[in-house]
Amino acid sequence: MFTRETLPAQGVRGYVGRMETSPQRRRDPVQARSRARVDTILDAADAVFLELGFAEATTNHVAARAQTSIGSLYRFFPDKDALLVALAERYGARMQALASQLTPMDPEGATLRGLISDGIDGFSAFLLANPGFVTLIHQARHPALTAGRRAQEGQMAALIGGLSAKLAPQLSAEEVSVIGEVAQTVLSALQTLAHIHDDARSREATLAEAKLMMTLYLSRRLGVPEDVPLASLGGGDTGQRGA
Amino acid sequence: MFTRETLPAQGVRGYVGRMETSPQRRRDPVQARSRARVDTILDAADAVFLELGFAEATTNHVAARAQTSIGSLYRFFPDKDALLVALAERYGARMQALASQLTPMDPEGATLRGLISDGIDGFSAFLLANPGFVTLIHQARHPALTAGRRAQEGQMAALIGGLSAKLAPQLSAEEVSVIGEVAQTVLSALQTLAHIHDDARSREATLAEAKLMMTLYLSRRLGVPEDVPLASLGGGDTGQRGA
DNA sequence: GGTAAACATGAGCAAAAGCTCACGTTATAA
DNA sequence: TTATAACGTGAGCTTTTGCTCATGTTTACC
Repeated sequence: MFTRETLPAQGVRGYVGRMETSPQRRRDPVQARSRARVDTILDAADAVFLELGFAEATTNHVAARAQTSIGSLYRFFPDKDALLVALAERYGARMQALASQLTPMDPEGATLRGLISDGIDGFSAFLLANPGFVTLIHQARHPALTAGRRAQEGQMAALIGGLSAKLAPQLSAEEVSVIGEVAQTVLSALQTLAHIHDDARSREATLAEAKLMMTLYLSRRLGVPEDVPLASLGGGDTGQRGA
Repeated sequence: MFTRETLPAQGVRGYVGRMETSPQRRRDPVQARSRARVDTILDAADAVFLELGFAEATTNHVAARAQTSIGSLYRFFPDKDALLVALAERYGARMQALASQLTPMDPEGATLRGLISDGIDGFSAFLLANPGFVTLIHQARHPALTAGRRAQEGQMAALIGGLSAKLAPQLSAEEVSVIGEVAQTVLSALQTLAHIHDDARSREATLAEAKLMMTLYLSRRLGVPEDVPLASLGGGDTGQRGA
């Protein structure tokens, strides 16, 4: 006979109802085998949530799609919500990578319009490659996500807020915050709208409107002309030349 | 003994699984008593969906909140989705009333900025009085709603599209459609954002940004100045003077 | 007032979904 | 080689939830 595995300290008690506590992994994978399995499960969850929506999807669906047993799923994810949280974390990392990738080489040579256009195109390409992310955005209000959301979706707002603060130092912190929130909301909504359409033509048409709207708004709100290289403006420093 | 009620023609068969067909009322109420009950149930559904979200809410929750029996609920609503559909219809009617109320007395005397400001304020007041509507908007992608959605949420898009076509007759039908869709999406998203905040101050701050953004966008896109009375423009006819 | 419909009730059924656990397999380390 | 821990499995248990239906009450109409 073999020894029974000692359960992790964090109170996995008998079955007394839904677990309402920490939606974390029940047990972190340590071998390469299981690490790959966790990734496979997340991929499956992503696909299933996209197809059925989070509410309709079941853990058994996900396990089946991942070609693994339901027991393996529950070994690493305490409940269905944990799948959502883990997915959000994974997308958060990808978003971070996208953000740094979209930071232009020569920010001072770029115009406001150019920055916005590149940003929207970049995010659109990201959505095209990660269709499940739209589903995740749609679930942003899920209670399990409220904690991690700041680090994920608010990232875009922070990026825009940072840009705003640099280009328009006269704005108060509160104004900057509102502008970032508003811009992030509009971008998210219009990207979602754009990617509802399957054909590239109407998607591009919607994205063009998004670019126009954001350019007009930020130009006015930050007091920055649309088509003038940011370097030639007297305002603030737009690049991080130092450390 | 009393005669068993003859079941309505539309196939209410034995219990062979979930009903996947028409999410309509199983039986329309004919007496005042039951008509009031249907309203009470809808009010309860509205409140419960707002509190728990549609996915988490159960029909038993709704019945309990309405202080009625689960049987009565199912007498008038074939399934949970039907509650959502009925709610959407009820809000659709209210939205229609709002739309006609927001149609200004003197459209030609108004400026573009004024029209937008009044529209946003009016819709904001509507959301304040109907907090459940936000939840409904969030469920807009629910399969059961796709049919009725056009008549409900698209109403705003149609309104804006109509305005666009009048003020800028040079635009193609497709352009008008995109503009309406985009404007409606942005307005909906920003109103939702505004009403997440409980305090009136930050709500107003967000709405001010929404007004600015919409004014800039529509002004540029339609080629109409922001602060000039629409009557003084050479363009199209802005009022329906005739029948 | 009598009768037939409409209306109302709630215990409880059937299915679905979340999740467990006893058992079996693979990797690791001594 | 062998002991131990990590990993993997899936039948099936428990709970939830959508929904029914046998029974009882109110309203409408003659």
